Amino acid sequence: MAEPYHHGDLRGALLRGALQILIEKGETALSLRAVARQVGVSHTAPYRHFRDKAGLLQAVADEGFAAFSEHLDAAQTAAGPDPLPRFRALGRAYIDFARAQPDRFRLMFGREVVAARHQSGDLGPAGAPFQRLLDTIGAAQHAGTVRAGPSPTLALAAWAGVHGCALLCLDGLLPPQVGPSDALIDQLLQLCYEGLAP
Amino acid sequence: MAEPYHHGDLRGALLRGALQILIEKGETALSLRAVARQVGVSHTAPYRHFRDKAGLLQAVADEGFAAFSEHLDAAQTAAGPDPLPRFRALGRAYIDFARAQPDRFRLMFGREVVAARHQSGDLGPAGAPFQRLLDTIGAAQHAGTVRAGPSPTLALAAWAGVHGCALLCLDGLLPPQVGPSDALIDQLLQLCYEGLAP
DNA sequence: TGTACATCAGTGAACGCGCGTTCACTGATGTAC
DNA sequence: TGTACATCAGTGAACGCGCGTTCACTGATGTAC
Repeated sequence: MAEPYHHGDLRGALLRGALQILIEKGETALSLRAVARQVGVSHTAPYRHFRDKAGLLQAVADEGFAAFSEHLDAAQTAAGPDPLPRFRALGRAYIDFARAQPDRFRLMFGREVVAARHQSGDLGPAGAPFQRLLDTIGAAQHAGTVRAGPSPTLALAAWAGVHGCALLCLDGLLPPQVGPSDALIDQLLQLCYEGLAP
Repeated sequence: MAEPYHHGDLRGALLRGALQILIEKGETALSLRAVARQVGVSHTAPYRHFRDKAGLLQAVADEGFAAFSEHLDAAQTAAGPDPLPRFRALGRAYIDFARAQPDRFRLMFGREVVAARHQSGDLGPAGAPFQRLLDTIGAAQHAGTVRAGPSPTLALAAWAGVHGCALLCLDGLLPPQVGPSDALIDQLLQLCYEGLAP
């Protein structure tokens, strides 16, 4: 009944613990020691599974991107086959994810993690999510619901609008009386999209 | 010739020192002790001029916003009287500032500072800069170069696009082969603006 | 003009904190024979 | 089936660090008379 000496899945438990800290206490509270504490293990145990703190952070971010991809995927599936709804669902889901787990999102797109990803992986900016955006825009262009033009540029523009919208929400920069209301965000998305109309 | 015991303008010197650290070593290096060190003063001296660390940070941010306003102002003046060029100059200047002094920008629009500003000041989201955007959009609407509609919403949309673009640059999220090239950023701005066209 | 004194700016020692990382260790596991 | 041993996961003490903040202090300034 006491915890066995060997944990069985300490690596997984550490990742879950890190996520919980991220969600409950935020990015600043995410230290190696805090994660070990959260899991109930000595503060040196994580070194069996991660090279150092940056290694843990990167693994947390990797998991985050996997969850992010799934989230986007589900939203697009729910949106049906037409390119335009799929396109809009993508933006909507992006912002939803960021608002639901702000510190996780911030970690994923934060400087340190991004820099580490750049040198270690050969993935693009955000990897799979960006590829998904490219595909979605390509399909919408093909269907004539998004203007012609180099899709990477269009994709970056859309990304900037949606990413900016997410961060304005997270950082509390939207005017207080407005708040992060769903309707406002829909309007913002709408305007961003219209910039891409034919 | 030795430094006098009384500094004369320690408060100003601390603010300048803080800015220098921000520019040279980044946000993570900005501690009260580091600022005191930078200025060549004991590490408790800042307490004569700022309540605590948050007080210093807020003062640094205030100065940053003042510089930011001046920067935007100069860009708009240079853009001449027509609403549309003025509008575009604003976005361009916003991103220029962010790229020229990334950590200063990040501090200004960071969570802590924003939260502190929210409760202390009655200023809106970013205060003067946002007001400037509102005015600029209003004028462009009047001239018929930006679509009709509630200008706060349009302003937020434009802000989101530009802010997102700035942060994608700062966080290294633009694809490496592209980099923060001026031309790409102009294209992104262009697309954001077109979203607001009539 | 000169002196006493209040005021204020800056000092330096000290406290307590949490952090990342290392190291020699011990307890559990599983494999070879 | 049983025993020796290598391997591996987790421990706990320790190091050194920089931080924010407090406190009693000292040196300089300026004002009242």
